[in-house]
Amino acid sequence: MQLATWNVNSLNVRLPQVLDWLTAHPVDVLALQELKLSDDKFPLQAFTDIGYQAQWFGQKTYNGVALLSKSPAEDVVRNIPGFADEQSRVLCGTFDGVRVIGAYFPNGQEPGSDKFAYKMRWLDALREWLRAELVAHPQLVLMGDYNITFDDADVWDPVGLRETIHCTTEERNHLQALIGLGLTDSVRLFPQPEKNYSWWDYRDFAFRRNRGMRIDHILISEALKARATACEVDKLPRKNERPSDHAPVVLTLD
DNA sequence: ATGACCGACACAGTCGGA
Repeated sequence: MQLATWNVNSLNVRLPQVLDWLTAHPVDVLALQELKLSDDKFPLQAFTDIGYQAQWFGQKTYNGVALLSKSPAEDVVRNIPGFADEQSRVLCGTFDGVRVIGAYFPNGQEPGSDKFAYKMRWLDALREWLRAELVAHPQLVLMGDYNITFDDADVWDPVGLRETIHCTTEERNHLQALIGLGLTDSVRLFPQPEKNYSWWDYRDFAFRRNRGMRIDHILISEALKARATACEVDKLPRKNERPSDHAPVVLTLD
């Protein structure tokens, strides 16, 4: 079984690339973030044409998430139960017995801002929901654009970006609290290239210079950790014309 | 230091992204 996550930065623009990628990498579940389209604009037919089913939770202009899958989704949940949210950020379903949560974590913009405070509240709510979800579903994966780096190894310029957004101690403590629930960063289970990032700024030739951050993650429960055989970032789509600024991350399970 | 680049919305310039 293979699972993947990809922030596509507009599904309108990136649909051909998503279709190409899925054809070349027929994963069982692909979580998408930043659809930037309303539900009535979701291109369902394009995915059914290549053998995929879909769940989607869109929003005009901003946010929006989807789960594309070979098998049908069961027990679908939209956003974090009990956390009132105008923004479409979380989509959850069970696929072949695996509880899959696709999430687009808030950006936070700048420490001290209202958006940062929302990010912290959102992270609190996510953690408390996950705590219960893990009891009900031992085989669980949380994947998406976390907008948080684990540590300086995830940052191209840790000195220059010290305590800036995605790199603050407060955000990293929240990420460690998810680890504290019994989740594991699947990328770091396996040997990786040096400076292994998942996002690069569009500006200043950042991809060519590998000036990036690893902010897209796949966290897995103990039961899934026992099944994990590989996890890697696929940088190839970032080399396309009109690429997303994020690259897909792919997890392989036995 | 600032802006760079991109997408949406709208059709200019602003906002949000990260």
